[in-house]
Amino acid sequence: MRIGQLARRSGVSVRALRYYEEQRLLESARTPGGQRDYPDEALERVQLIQDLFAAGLSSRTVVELLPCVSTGVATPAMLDQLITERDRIAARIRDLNRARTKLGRVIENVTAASVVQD
Amino acid sequence: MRIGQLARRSGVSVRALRYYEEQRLLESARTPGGQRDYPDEALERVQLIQDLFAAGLSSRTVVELLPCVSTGVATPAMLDQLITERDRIAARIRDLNRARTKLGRVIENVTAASVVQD
DNA sequence: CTTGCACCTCACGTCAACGTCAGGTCGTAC
DNA sequence: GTACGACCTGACGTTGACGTGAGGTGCAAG
Repeated sequence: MRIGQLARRSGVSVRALRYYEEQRLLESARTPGGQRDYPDEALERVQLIQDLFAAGLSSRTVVELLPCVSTGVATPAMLDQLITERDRIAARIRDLNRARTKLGRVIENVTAASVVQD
Repeated sequence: MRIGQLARRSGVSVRALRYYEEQRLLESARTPGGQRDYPDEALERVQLIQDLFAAGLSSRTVVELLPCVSTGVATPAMLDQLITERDRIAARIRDLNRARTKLGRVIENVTAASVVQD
């Protein structure tokens, strides 16, 4: 599978895929002509990377954690980092819930005011 | 209240406070000598700004929404934007929950594997 | 009056995850 | 053999929320 097709299937840009390779997040075989050739599993890999990015992990963190995420084997240090990241995400979720609640109240306020105006 | 004290009380940097002013998120009176002088309400304001930033809103969005957040009065367009942002936050929370669950499973996996090794 | 910390205004630097452009190559269909 | 889209490698540009000096001023204390 070539890079354009992987890009379309995964929904990320060609540039992003090359960036992932540069960051050692994703490998590729090469055709004799030098073009990237991905196996089918690359699709899952890319989706996993996207999930971790979406969770706010940096590429440095992802490259450190990807091995144990895909193999299930981790050193104590990696386990620590996994837990740290999970807790960071949980904290972020709490922040977002606070903000959402706050915005929700503002919306109620505003809506109520406009109802009064009707 | 001067900028250093506001910074310490709110937990944001002096630079950030000046940046907020530059972005029209925060006003300040000036002493005859040209130094910023904040009223006590500035503290809540800064915390509100931080909450909205933490929720992933840009300073442009915040500057558009701050008036109705503090006054409770909004145009229909502002209400739309409020709802859009709230929904965006909700979607982000769903993403984060997915990622957290995923990491949680990885942690379980890894932990189980090490238990087996014991 | 001078020490010295807090404050001021530019204005360039940073960092991550790509976007974008230049200039050249691959591969396959005609 | 040529047309042409997909691909290649640099390498510079972008964006947001500040960080970080440089060089100068405000102000309360001794």
